[in-house]
Order: sequence, then C-alpha cells, then structure tokens
Amino acid sequence: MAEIKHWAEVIADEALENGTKHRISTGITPSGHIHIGNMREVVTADAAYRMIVERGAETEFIYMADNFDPLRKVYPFLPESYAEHVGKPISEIPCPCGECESYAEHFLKPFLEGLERLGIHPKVYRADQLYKSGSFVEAIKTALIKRDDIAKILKEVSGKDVLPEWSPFNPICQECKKINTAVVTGFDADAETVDYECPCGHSGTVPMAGGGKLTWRVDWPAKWKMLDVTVEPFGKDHASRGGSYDTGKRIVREIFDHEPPQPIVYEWIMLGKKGAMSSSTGVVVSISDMLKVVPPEVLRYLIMRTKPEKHIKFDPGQPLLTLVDEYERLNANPEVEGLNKRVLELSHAKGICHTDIPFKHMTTIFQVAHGDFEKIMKIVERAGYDTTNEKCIRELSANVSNWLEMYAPPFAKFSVKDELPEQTATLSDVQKAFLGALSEIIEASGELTGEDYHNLVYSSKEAGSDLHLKIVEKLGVADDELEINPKEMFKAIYTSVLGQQSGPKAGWFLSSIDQDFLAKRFSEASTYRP
RNA sequence: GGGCCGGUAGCUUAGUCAGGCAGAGCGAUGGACUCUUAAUCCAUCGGCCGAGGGUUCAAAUCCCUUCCGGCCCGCCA
Repeated sequence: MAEIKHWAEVIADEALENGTKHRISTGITPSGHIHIGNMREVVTADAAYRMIVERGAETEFIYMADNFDPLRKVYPFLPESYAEHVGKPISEIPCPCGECESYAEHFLKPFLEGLERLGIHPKVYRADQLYKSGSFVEAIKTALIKRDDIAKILKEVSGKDVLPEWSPFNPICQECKKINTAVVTGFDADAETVDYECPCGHSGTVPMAGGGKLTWRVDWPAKWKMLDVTVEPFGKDHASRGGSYDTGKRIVREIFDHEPPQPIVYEWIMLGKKGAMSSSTGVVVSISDMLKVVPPEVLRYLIMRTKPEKHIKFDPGQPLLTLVDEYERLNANPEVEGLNKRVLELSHAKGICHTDIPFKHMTTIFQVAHGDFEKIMKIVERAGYDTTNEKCIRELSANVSNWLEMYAPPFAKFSVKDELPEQTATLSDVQKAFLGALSEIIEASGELTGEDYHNLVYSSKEAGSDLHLKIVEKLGVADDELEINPKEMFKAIYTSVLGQQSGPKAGWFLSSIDQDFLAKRFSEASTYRP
C-alpha cells in the first residue's frame, strides 16, 4: 500500500488538482461564546491552508465573522432585557459587558485573540462591513432579479416550497430594527433600494448597501462568488442532501456563474458525556477557557490527529491530562516520522515557548508549592529541569492552576496540610515508629534528592539498614523479628502529610517539600496520640 | 419517509479515496532500574475490522443488504 497521507495532505492534493490559486474561507456567527467545536472549523481550515501552501499554491486564508445575522433568541447566558433585541443583527446590539462596540464584537474579540495564540492568522472580514460598504450590492440585485430561479432551485434540491412572499433579501426594518420580520414588496435595481412592509406596522425603503442581508442559503454562495472561495470547511449540518451546501452549489453556478468551493465536512466535538457542544444549549467550553488550561499546541493536536469527518470526544477533566501527555511525549521524541510527524508539524503554533516539565508533574509541584511561584521555581530547579525560560514555566504553572481550579477531578488534587492531619490517628505502631525513624534520618542528613527519599523508604524493609535498626529500637523488638511492608510505609507518609492514603510518586513528591518541615511533621506524627 | 457521517484491541483511533501479512497510543499484564505507590525503560497480552451476502488469485478497503450511534432534510448555519 502507498504511504499514508495525513487528511490535510489529501485535501491539499485534491485542491491542487483544481487549480494553483486558492482562497480558503471559514465563517462563524459570533452569537455566543465561540467554543472549541467552532474552533474545529478554523483549525481544520488552517491545516488545509498550511498544506496547500506547502504544496506550492498561492493561497489566502480568510475568516468571515457573520455578525450581520439576527440574534435568534435570549440565550440562557443573557439577561431578560435582551428580549427587545431578538431579531436585530448582532452587530447592531449592545454588548453584554458594556465595553465592546457591539454584541458581536464581545464574542468575536476573545475568539480572534485565541486564533492568534493558536498560530492561525486569517484575513478577517466582518459581514456587516461588507454589506454596509456595498460589496454585496451586485449579488443582491442578481438575487432579487432571479428570485424565481432561486426559489425553483430551493424547491428542486431541498424539496421545500418557498412562501409566495419569500425574498432572497431580508431588509432591516427602520422602525423596529429587526432583520428577520419585514416582507419585501419591491425593489429598484437602478436606485439600489428595496421596499418592505414590517409586521410592526412600519413600511419603508432601505438601500441594498447595509439595509439588510441575503438569506443564508443565498448569502453563502454569494460570498463564494464575491470572495472567490475555492475551499471551505463546514459542519455536517450543512452537508446533508438538500442542505445549504447542496442548494448553494447550484445557486452559485446557475445564479452567480461561479464554481462552488471544495467542501471539507467536519463532525462535531462532543463534550464528555454531555453530547454535542452548542452555544444555545449551554454545553460549552469556550476557546478562551481552554487556552487558560492547555497550551495551544495541544488543542491543535486534538484536531489534527483526527480526520474531520470523525467526531471528537473531548473531556477537559482527567482525559485532558492524557491528551497533554500524549502530545508532550510525541513532541519530545526526535525520531517521530510519517503520519505522526505530520500531525506534530500541523499542531505547531508559532512563537510558543516550551519547557521540559511535563504537565502532570507540574500539577504536583504546583500543589506542593501552594501555587507560590518562587517555591515552584525552587522545586523545578531541584528536580533538574531547565529553568532558563521562566516565562514558559510561568505559563505552564498558570495553565495548571486553572486546570486544577476548573476541571481537575478530586483525586488529582491534594494539599500538604499545614497542621498534622487527624487521619494520623489511624496509623499503626509500626508506621509511627517508621515515621519517627525517618524523621531522625532526614534531620541528620544533608539535602536529599527524590531518589534518596525513595531508596530511604525502601530501606525500611531491609534488616540491618539504618532505618530498620531505628524502627526496631523504637518498637523494642529484635532486628530480625520485624517484617516491614514498604506499601504501608508509603501510606504512613501520605497520611501524615496529605491526610490521604495515596499521592503522587513519593520520591520526588517528598523532595519537593521543605526538609525541615518533613522532619518535624514525621516526628509529630510518630508521637501523635488523639 | 429521504439523505449524510461514523462503527477496526478494554478505551481513543490509523489504515478505506488508490484491494496485497490489520498498525499505533492509552490501559492491562510481566519484567528491569537495590524500587508496586500518579516517574522512566523493556517485553507481553489483546482483533469474526458491527452483521450477512457478492465481485476477486486476494476485501477492513469495491458492490448489494442489514443492524447500531450521531446528525441533517424546519430558508432557526
């Protein structure tokens, strides 16, 4: 069999067969928090973009913010007062926080910042500006003139009859400001205006430039024509027979005289067990939230490793750590080749810094240090990691901090207790004797490494070892009479330090805690009487 | 009812376009490191490729049928 190609290469090769000049378009409506489900569209497009460029075609990547669409309803995250804005274009509605130019900008801004961090740099268009500047006027004229032909295509392809009063153009009522209620009663192609009657009682005339927009099924092919789009990813909702890609394909050919773009159909990202991600149901992890938690490469990796037509199950809890691990492992391996190499390349976001500290380790280090960055740096240094890039370590530690707060499952969390935990009462005499002996040795030793601690604990089971001798002495038994199970000793350590029976790998866990503190804590625990 | 996409190891999946010994990661198991304890390394186990039929020297791959899951066909992306 031939060498395996990454899906983005397959897309690129197909594109190259169609021509050597390309424009890849993406479009998302910023009607709510733009989530990682939406992100798939842009990241998928970016993969195709990078590959087509690599194959040598002149290519442009654009992102269209569909901010001229109406607000559909008062979403759960909106105050009731937004009821009056339902039906108005989201570029014309006030921002929920009061600080952005519009409702649309409020959600667009964090998304565009996210793109930047993901290493994705499309040329950004805003639909309201294109409409207002008159870029759509020719398309609007054509669509109004050929209204019956479009209606026929819609009927033939989707099987639905359009209503007699249907128009491809939705005017904005000058009175109630809504874009989805007014009925078109006529138009003047020379004056470039459209007449309407609105159920609110108002009737009037609006300019084609900015006075309204084309209905979605016509708007999309009009954009293909206007921006000369050759490749476009879209969600599977558009892809079924009779859907908007099907109707768009015929409309763009027969009405606008242009070839439709090469489709890239992608599946949804499912959030854990909660089902598909969707802004309207509130099942959402926003991109900004995700970027608080993981490096951008990991998010790209999530999407690059899976073919677009396959759904992705995403869980920001424990499984996210596995994902991060997998990525780090791959990234650290200089010998990756073939498909994995491709995936890795495509996951790269430019200008992101790296540290050699695994995310998982940092979750422990961070918790040991109670989030104190100076302490974190000390521990990191003692553990032998590269500390030259403090900025990266700071970023990683911020990610870990957010993850622990937002998504970490309880068992991943622990805290070094300031006071001796009361669970210490459950320890056996042997365990207490062990802790006492351990305390003495720690106190008498110089600085101990993770390995030292590890070996030390295991030495407890060896008759004749320093630790073993001290234990038998405390218990008043003969040296060869005592059998020690290291497992129990580890439990004793976790119990007296964390108040729980297990914890992170003991050696480097202990080595990240202050030595005097440990000596004192173990000594206290050994004599603890409730 | 019509259609689209998926179904491959316990889990996540590559491979399907272009037929040629079914691959990987995680997990599990065993081992190594004086060492079961959220680390590392090595090894092993694990598959009726959803099911049935057809084409072929040869099928996870192509064709037909069928089951399961998700979604679309509401000009509400």
